[in-house]
Amino acid sequence: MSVDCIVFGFDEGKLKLLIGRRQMDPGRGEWSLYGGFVRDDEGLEEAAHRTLQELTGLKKMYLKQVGAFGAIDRDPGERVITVAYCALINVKDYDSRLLEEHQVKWVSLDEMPTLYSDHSEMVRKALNLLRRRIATEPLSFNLLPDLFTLTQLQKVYEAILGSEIDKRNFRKRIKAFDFIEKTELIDKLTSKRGAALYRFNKKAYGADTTFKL
Amino acid sequence: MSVDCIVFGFDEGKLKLLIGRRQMDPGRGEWSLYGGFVRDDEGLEEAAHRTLQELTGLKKMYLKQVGAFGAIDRDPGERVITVAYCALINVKDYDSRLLEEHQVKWVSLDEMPTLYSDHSEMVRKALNLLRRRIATEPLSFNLLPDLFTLTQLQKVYEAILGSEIDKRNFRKRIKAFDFIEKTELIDKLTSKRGAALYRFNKKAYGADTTFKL
DNA sequence: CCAAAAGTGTTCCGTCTACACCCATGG
DNA sequence: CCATGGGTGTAGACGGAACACTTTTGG
Repeated sequence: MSVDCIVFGFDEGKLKLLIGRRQMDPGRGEWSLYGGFVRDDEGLEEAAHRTLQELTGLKKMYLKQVGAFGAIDRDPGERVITVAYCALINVKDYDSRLLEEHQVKWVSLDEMPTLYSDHSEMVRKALNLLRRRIATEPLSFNLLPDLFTLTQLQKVYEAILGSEIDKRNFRKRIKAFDFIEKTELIDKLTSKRGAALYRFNKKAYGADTTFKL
Repeated sequence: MSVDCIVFGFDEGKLKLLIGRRQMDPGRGEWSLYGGFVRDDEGLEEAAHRTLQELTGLKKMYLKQVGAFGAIDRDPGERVITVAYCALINVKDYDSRLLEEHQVKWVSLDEMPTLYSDHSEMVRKALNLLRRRIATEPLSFNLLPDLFTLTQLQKVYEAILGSEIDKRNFRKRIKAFDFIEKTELIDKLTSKRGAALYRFNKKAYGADTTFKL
């Protein structure tokens, strides 16, 4: 019984996935998701959290179960049933030393190599789930820093949905949500003029229930 | 490792769930979902199909994974990780002798008793899944006979979504789908005037991809 | 001074919603 | 003949999509 983690990040305007070279037989050296076995004294989600902490150093992160995978021959060695979890993290929070230590790296989704066993299918499923949910749940903020510009936010949606969005329409919709708050801060890194930084207010969202892209 | 089945049916204008008295310890006698253990020589979905065939006698049915449940103490005895599957069946196909044999019965969702362990949560999750998907996938037909009236179809949507739908608007939308075909047959059981029977054309649907309520 | 990204409203069109009456028939 | 469920069209409201120019400033 194991867990496998589909870790999504967002960087350079693209959706990225964390994959590594498999460190054990069978399949040693193949590209694969990061995973681990479930201990007797922990639940499934707990195991996924522990595994992800091992990998990223982060304690809390957005995590969602993608599903269980249990084909008889999915692992050529012994029978392993695995539960896939999808995590969304902010790439900047990631300790880059850990990348080498764990032999993992970020790849763009459109450059993803074939993965070990059924891992590619897990990624497909996770991406489908993400695409479905992004329109009705405030997931995008997990992929961004606490403070972000509207352009960054829009790029996240575009990367996940795979289509371009009209800037004015997008901003109009965002302004309608009071839980996305404009701050006084200005980001001058990406543009000469400077862009207002926004923040997602979790508490304000809790009260409010409706959300639609 | 086990599978548990959330079996939905539709009868008397209501969404029904198949539950039974648990036949083994711990929890013997409590209301629970029907489940079974996963054998070494079968995949997860295969196990769910086998379990459901045992229960209903049906070989093929709509089946969808709801998720894995693996809290440490979810089973008071030994540790059991289970994968929940949601099945949609036509109540009329069900052999009612099997009801007694397996000690199961249909209950309306609004009269559902508290179920064993985390089974109530599984039902909640399955219902959520169903509500989300019913709008974009042609699931409702699995709950009806091959031939059905538009009123029946509408009742299925109303039962699942929990809200009333305007008859004229509903029928307008249905007519826009060419994979829902009107037949020459008339159902005279439920009304004096008689209602046209319709059929879901799976092949016509395959070609067509879009579906929106 | 110019390149590069930020910011801002209006119009149009299609879609969803609300709504009420006649039809056919079995009992 | 009447009670019961089947079947039909339109108008008005609303929301989503298309669309272009001005602003700021670093280099």
